[in-house]
Amino acid sequence: MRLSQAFQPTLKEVPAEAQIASHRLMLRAGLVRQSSSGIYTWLPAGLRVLRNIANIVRQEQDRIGGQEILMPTVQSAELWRRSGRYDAYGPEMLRIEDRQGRELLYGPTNEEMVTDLFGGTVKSYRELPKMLYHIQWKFRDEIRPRFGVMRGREFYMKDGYSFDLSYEDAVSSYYRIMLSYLKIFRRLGVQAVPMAADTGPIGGELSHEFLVLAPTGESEVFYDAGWDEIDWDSIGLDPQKEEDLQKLREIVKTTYSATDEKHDLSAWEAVPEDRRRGGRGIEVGHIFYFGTKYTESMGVEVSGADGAPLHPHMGSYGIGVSRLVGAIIEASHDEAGIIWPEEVAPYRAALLNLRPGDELCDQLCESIYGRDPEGLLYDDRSDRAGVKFNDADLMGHPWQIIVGPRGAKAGMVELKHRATGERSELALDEALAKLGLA
RNA sequence: CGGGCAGUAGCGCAGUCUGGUAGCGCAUCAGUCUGGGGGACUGGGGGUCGUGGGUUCGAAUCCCGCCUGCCCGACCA
Repeated sequence: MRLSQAFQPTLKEVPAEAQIASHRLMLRAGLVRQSSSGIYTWLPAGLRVLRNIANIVRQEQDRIGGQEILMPTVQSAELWRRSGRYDAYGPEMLRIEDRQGRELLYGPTNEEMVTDLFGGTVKSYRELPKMLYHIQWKFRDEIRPRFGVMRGREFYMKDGYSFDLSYEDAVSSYYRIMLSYLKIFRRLGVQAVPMAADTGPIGGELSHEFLVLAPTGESEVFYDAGWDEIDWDSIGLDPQKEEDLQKLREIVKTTYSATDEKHDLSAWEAVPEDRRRGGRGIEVGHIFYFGTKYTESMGVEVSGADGAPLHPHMGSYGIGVSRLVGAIIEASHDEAGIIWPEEVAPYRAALLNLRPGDELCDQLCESIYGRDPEGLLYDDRSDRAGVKFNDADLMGHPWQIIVGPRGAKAGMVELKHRATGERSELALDEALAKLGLA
């Protein structure tokens, strides 16, 4: 994309309403604009990040047998009355009436809908297990929206639902998802620690939330240093292998972690003092096993092997996709701006033409840009160099390819790594090779 | 929902106390120079002062209602 044509309005000054780093940076870098309290419009670069995150989630969910569907945002009150949650959910649920006077709601979550879908379709134990997920906008009428997209009222979320025949199978599904989540967060470039959690209005008995460690997090967290030290890639746990899921269960059981809500002082004191870690965390995911709660309340059964009907065991698994955009920035930024992890960056590199109009610079830039117009953000604006440097740092692409008249004469470009600040003068071919553009 | 604060140009703000018909910086447009970390100069455009009512010869300014946004707290992906 040519920056001269892009709809990416960067701001030199910070809008007064933004209090925390991620919110300020998202506004300044031109990722989002607020529409009303807790409701945002995503601009092109922000949308790219949102999609990158969603795609990583998708790939990893598919890898463990998830199947993507897309359920509607608007649901009928009738559905929620069947589970008994219509009244239980409270004012956080946005209720709507259509022109016929029918009661509708903007979905805050989809257990009822997916259970109904499943029940109407699956009739035999032979069709289990099933893992369905979708990535869809949700609405929860938060009492006090704040922190930009981190606590919006409208938010983009992946919610998955597992259906199993037995408690044992459901617990396997639960840990399979947990393993998948750990991988997802690693790919997103953040450290997220699973912590025992309350089940809230979703209900159930086995639940963990995933907290990204960041100083602005809303919860206080306590965990064993083991969570910092485990090298998941080299352990290589396979989500399809039952014994590996058992190993994960063992790690979870023996490596302490909890938010302040579930903090257990006696267990904490059993952790050696030099291994206790604390801090603040942002909740970016939450998984629940809730058994037959919905299949029973909504009357969903399948025939078992012996012909007798049984209620499938369910779990639900959420990842806050839009919140993650903010959370990643909270965990990865500096004074100058955002530092995007490789896989989520809106563009892999910014190409800075320090002297547009200079024949050599233009030529060199065009030849580089032509190699990947989709993946490069070409700053071809007629602004001065300082503006471009500052905007590139603000927008936070992993790499900057800097082309100026000095180097251009010699066929050299400069490569800057945003995260480390490291710069190197390279011959064009070398630079292209390093970025995989050769 | 309880407590606090704020709405004046795209953004950041002054002007409100003490009423006299709106201003600064940045951004933007035109031009000249400049050219490796938000450059300089010249000239221009842009505002029903959140909104409705009231007081007054006259309201951004005083009074009342409403709307919107933000911060602290109890709740959540």
